[in-house]
Amino acid sequence: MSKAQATRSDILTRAMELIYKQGFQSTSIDDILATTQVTKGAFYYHFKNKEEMGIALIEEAMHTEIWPGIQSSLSSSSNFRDNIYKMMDKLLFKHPFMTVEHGCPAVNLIQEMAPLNEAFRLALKKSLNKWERAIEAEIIRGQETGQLARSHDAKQIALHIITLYHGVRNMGKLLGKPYYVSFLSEFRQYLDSLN
Amino acid sequence: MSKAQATRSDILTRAMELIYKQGFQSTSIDDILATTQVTKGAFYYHFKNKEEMGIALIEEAMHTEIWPGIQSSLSSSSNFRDNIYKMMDKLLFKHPFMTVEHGCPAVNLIQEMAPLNEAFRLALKKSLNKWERAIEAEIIRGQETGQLARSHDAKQIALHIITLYHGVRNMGKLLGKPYYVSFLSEFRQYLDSLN
DNA sequence: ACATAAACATACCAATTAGTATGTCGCAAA
DNA sequence: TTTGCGACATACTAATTGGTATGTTTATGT
Repeated sequence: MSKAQATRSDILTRAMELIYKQGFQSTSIDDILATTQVTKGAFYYHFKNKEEMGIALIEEAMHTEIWPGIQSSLSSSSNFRDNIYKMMDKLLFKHPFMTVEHGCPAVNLIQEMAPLNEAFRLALKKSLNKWERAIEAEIIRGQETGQLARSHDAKQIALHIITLYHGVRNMGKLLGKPYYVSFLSEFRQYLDSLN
Repeated sequence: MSKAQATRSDILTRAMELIYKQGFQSTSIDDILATTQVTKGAFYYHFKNKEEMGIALIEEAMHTEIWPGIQSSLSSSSNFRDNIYKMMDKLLFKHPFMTVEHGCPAVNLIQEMAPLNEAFRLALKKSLNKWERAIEAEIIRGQETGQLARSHDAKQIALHIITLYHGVRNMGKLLGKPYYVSFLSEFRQYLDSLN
């Protein structure tokens, strides 16, 4: 990685941390610069403006931070229920920087920015779509291997699972980690109820 | 209502509209004043600072805006499933100022402010708790009238329903109104699956 | 070694922010 | 009628904001 690429990466990494905790609008560029070796000149060399940096954050940081954990869970065993459960468990409990109090950066950004900025909305939707199709594929795999009746709508279930994830990430901010635990057991029941 | 009370109410009403659409942190006091007849002196006469106004917003506006619709749905018929379904339908489709793109003000505030401000978190938790107990009571009513097995944990179901609401409000920002429709039909299925 | 552009660094700016200081005006009680 | 306070109104400030203008350094191909 060249020095310039490292600088760009530093900006995105630090921006991710701050935006995750404070939100996009409330994270100032000076905030990001203050805790990096990066100067304002460097920032505006790499990004046209704050918005473009936010889009880059979604497209790059999001895909490299969150996506790998999802992919490593899905298709890891032959039992599709176990895989989806493991994906949820990993997302909620095993992720290196996500905490219960601050939730999930993607969920937070959707909440904050989707109504305000169409470019954000589209980038976030694209990201969500990728996840949705991965879950959908896992469900279809379950149907093809006889674990789940073909009468189920795979896409609808996938969206339902993502909806649950969004919900629990938000509720966790009020109820704390214990709610994650009881949610997970209910989630297991939900998966088993699909027959 | 006295003139002073009307002024205070004007502030909270306009603040609610703006915070709902832009978030708490990104709504400035000048924003609120600009579209009201209220001046800065009046604002700071009624509220110590911006934070205290936010807390008042949660405790008052929230309870008077959202709560009535919930209460009128619950206990309206003898079928607890119909009542809970109606509550969800009313919240998603019938509310005077909530839109799909901006979601629900309570959900938004939890997302944004719960991790940043303990006073907000507690006020929001209290508000959520009220809702949770109302749903729980409806479920218990269902159990006592033989519509639902007593083996179910009413509180867990109530929290699950609220989690779903949070999730769908967030997902709606990406997927639009059609998702509300398909969610509602899935929600009906969920309620019927409780036996 | 040298030209040239990429990759920064510094200083600045106008607008916006939450909050304050200090005044004014009307009305109720004495 | 006067006094006093509730309910504002106006003008201001220091800090912060996103963004720009204009430099300087550093790498890189020739």
